[in-house]
Parts: sequence; structure tokens; C-alpha cells
Amino acid sequence: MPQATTDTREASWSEYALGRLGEAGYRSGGGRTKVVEMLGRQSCALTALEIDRRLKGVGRATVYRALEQMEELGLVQKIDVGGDSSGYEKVDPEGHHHHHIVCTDCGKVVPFEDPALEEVIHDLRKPKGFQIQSHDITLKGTCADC
Amino acid sequence: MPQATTDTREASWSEYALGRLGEAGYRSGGGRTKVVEMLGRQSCALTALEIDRRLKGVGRATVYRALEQMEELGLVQKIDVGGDSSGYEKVDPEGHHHHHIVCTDCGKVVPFEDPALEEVIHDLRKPKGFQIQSHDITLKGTCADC
DNA sequence: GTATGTGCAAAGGCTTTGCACACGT
DNA sequence: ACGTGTGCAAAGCCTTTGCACATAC
Repeated sequence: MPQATTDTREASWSEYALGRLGEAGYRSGGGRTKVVEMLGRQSCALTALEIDRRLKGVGRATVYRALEQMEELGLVQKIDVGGDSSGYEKVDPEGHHHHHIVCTDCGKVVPFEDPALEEVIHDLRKPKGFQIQSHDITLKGTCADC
Repeated sequence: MPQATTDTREASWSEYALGRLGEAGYRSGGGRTKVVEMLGRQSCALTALEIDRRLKGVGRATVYRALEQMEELGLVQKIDVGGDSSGYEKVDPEGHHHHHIVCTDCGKVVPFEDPALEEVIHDLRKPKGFQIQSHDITLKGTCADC
């Protein structure tokens, strides 16, 4: 039952994120909750403007503020999607994640994952004194349609 | 003679870049040449505004246009330096390159390289039909001073 | 001499901030 | 009731574009 499993994972991220926001001292407001639920439904990145466009009743400022707060708590990650605006996607609390390939011609973003890559990144010898919080790998190239 | 070796490498990138720009049909203009030489002197990324600030006689538009043209030819690479603006750095024609760690607190950018990482990236199984041109890996965390 | 390169200034687009009002606690 | 969250509009900042002049070929 792959579909059910996916739904459960996504639903639990929203709950998890709302919980963490509560613990961090944020009150539960309508706008931010909608942003959280919107991101929870996505499997890949969305730009702030795209979220704003889809969330009709929510102000643009609220979207940006919610994303900023969640990024600070490590609930979402800002990623480079190769345009003027950046993409945001939920961070899996269990550490499972993917990376992105961006088509330099049409702008399409395709997610991919690679266990060997994760392993190397994890074992990386970091420069002196750095405490790594996240990593973001973006491949650029041209897709089959371009 | 490590110093001499470095100087040679950097000087040859400027020449190489200017040559490629010429082959691509661009005339040699004063502003763009200064941008090329400025990038040639750097070992790591610089933002467009930083280049503009340092190049007193050159217009901001010229800096952006030069960077855009060079990125299209694959002479420079645009990288995410975790702020409002993006960084640009020269691409080594021999394929030798590094990646970046950005401090989320102070914004400091530190370069690093890792042969094992390069190997894995190179051997990566790309999604169907994608032709990879470049890759950009950014680690985020806090540095020793933060 | 003609087409391209350049600098300045204005415009454009994404993001942030100020402020008054609504809502959660 | 008090303080936080929200939406709207204005401001900010980086980047791009328009245009007239200078420069390369």
C-alpha cells in the first residue's frame, strides 16, 4: 500500500512542523498553517510565489514570514532552483532526502537520490570548526525535451 | 614554487576566457576584460555587486552582462552563497574545482574539496535523458566564530 | 562606417518591512 | 484584554533593460 504510506508520511510532517512551531513559541495562525499544509503535500520544492499563488486567501508577506520561521527551525530547506526566486521544501525529520537536477534551458526541476552520494557527504572531512546543518546538491544540465 | 604555479594557472584562465569569448564572436571591450581579469585573480566566488564595487570605472550593467555571457559559455559558474545575491567563480578548463560551506550565521563562505565526493558525483546515475553540465554542492552550517 | 560594447538611469521582479486590524490564548 | 498573526501596501534590493555615446573591427 504505497499510496497510504506516502500519505501518512506527508501528513505527519505537517503535524510535526506545527508541533515544533508551537514549541518554539509561535501561536497557531490560519495563514501559516495553510503554508505548512501546502508544503506537507509536496514531494519537491515550491517557490514562495508559487505557494502564494496557490493559497488564495493568504497574504504574500505571511508566506514569506512562515517560510523564514520554518527555515530557522530547520523544518524547511531553501534550495536553488536556478531562477530569480528560490525553492522551499520540507525537511524530513528522519533525515531522508533527495537532491535536484535543474534544466538550464526550460527550468524544469527533477529530484533524484543516491545512497552512495549521501554516504560520502556524511563522511566528509569538514573544514576546521564547521558544524554542518544541511547540504544542498544541485546538478545543472539539459533535459531530454530541450 | 607553488606561488609561481598558482599565478600561471590564474593568468591562463583569463587568457583562456578572453580567447573563448573572442571565438564566440564577442569583441574585446574594456569593461568585460576587466571583469574577466578580476575573476581570474580570485580563487573563490565573488558576487556581481562585489565585482562592481571593486571595478570603479566599470558600469554595473556591464558586470552583469559579462557574467551572463561567460556563464552561457561555461567559463564561470553561478553558485549559491546563501544571501540575496549569487556568487560567480571561474570554471577551471581542466575540470578541477571545489565546493562551498556557507556559515548561516555570519555568511562566510569557505571553499573545500574532496576527491571521493567528485568521484561519486561523476559516476552518478543521472535521471533519464539528462545531460549534466555542472554540479554545485553547498554545505550549510555554523563556523567556529559563530 | 557600421555593428557591438559601455555607462547611466529607469524599470522590473522577488523579498522585506510598516502598520492597522483580526485572532489566538 | 493582551500580544501575536495577518493582509495590504509601500519600500528595498538585486538584476535587467533602454538608450545614447564610445569603441573595436
